[in-house]
Amino acid sequence: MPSFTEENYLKAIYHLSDAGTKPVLTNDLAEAMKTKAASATDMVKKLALKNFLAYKKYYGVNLTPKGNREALIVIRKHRLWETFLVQTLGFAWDEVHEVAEQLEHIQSKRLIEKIDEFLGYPKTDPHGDPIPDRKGKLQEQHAIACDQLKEGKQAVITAVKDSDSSLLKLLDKIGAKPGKKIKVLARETFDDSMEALLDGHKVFLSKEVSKNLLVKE
Amino acid sequence: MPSFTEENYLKAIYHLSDAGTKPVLTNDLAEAMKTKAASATDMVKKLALKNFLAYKKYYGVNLTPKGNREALIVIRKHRLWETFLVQTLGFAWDEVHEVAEQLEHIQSKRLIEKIDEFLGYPKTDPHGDPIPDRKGKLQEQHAIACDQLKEGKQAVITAVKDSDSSLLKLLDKIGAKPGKKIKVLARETFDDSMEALLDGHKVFLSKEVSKNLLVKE
DNA sequence: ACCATTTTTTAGATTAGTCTAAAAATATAT
DNA sequence: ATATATTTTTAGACTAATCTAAAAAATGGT
Repeated sequence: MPSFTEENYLKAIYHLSDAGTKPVLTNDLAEAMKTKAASATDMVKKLALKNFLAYKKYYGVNLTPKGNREALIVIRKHRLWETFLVQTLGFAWDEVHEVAEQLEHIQSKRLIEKIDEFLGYPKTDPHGDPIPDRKGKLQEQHAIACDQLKEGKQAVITAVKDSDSSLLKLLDKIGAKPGKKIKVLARETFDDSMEALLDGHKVFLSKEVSKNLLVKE
Repeated sequence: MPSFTEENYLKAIYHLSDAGTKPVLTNDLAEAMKTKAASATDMVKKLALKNFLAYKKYYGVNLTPKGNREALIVIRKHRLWETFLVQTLGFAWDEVHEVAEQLEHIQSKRLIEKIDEFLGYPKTDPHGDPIPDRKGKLQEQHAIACDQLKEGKQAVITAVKDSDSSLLKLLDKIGAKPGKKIKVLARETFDDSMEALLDGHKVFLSKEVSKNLLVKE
């Protein structure tokens, strides 16, 4: 069993590698973990020794199948707990991340299966992110970031990339959440912002916001 | 905020001191924490420095009001999570202790208040132990161990002292749980066992079992 | 191709919690 | 009351995860 800290590193590597598609650099990993490059190197060496990572000095790391599975199990727990907090306990979607960061490390297969069952086997969490199954298999998303959407195109919001609370509060304000329809009306080349139609209302989306909004045409 | 380990020490000291009524000896604490006396001494010194404990060398420790409050808050979380696991997720009462040992350390006031609300503000956990309120105040129990009960006396089971899974399974088998009526029929002086009437059935209780069964006349 | 910059790794130290072995204090037994 | 046994504390060492500072490797510009 990986330690609390090891689990957090594996999860960060999974996210930084875009679901395992590219190697993760030491500095990026250190930044994501809010630590120093030297510490990241140490941990990477340890995780490589335990066969969670393929590590080549100076060239970054990749998750092994074992590491990938482990990361996805932690992500499954995180997303199930977030769903529980919002659906069952009535938390707002911008309040759940920190608590789920703790709950995801509870070691009990039985507990997470019971929570899954209690929630009725949800497919996505409150942010629209897919929940891996108990084997660590992930449903493909086929979504694109909203800033890639062509003008005049209609699409459905499927997920929000970042779990930052200030972003989620902003999205709440304009009524953007998974399931809502969105249509790009106009774009500004100056700052890459856009005007869009969301639920019949005109809204302005900055580049930062539209990049974090995943949609499906 | 005390660390994970510090919280476990405080909880152990609370239980070993019989709710703060007597000092706790280093060896007993070490045994309860499954560690060595030297480690217990180190931790006790640290907790005393942080004003959770009153410590006099070679004479054991007592919880300060601050330490008592902290211990009761951990115990509150433990018992609320146990109640949640049994009532909401359908765990058996002998399965919840280990998981609750982990969940009790989640740091989120909001979360535990929401769980409390969701459960309808229960007064006791599945083992009959009282749940401290959010200030760390505990309802008095006024219960005696079943082995103190006089022959012929009728009483109601209020709680089970130990959370050991094999004890709880045994109690399940004979149908002993909080709320059930019990009457002492006869005692054996040889082994301090007893025969009792439980829900219309005759049952035999060893000294070990009857000591762990709390009743109210 | 070489020098400067950036990134990564190594070396050595630090903290929390633990350990073993030895010393010190307390308790017990005659 | 004094020796013996028990309990507790101290001293010094270990592991996991971190840090700073310095060394080593890779990258980029001309």
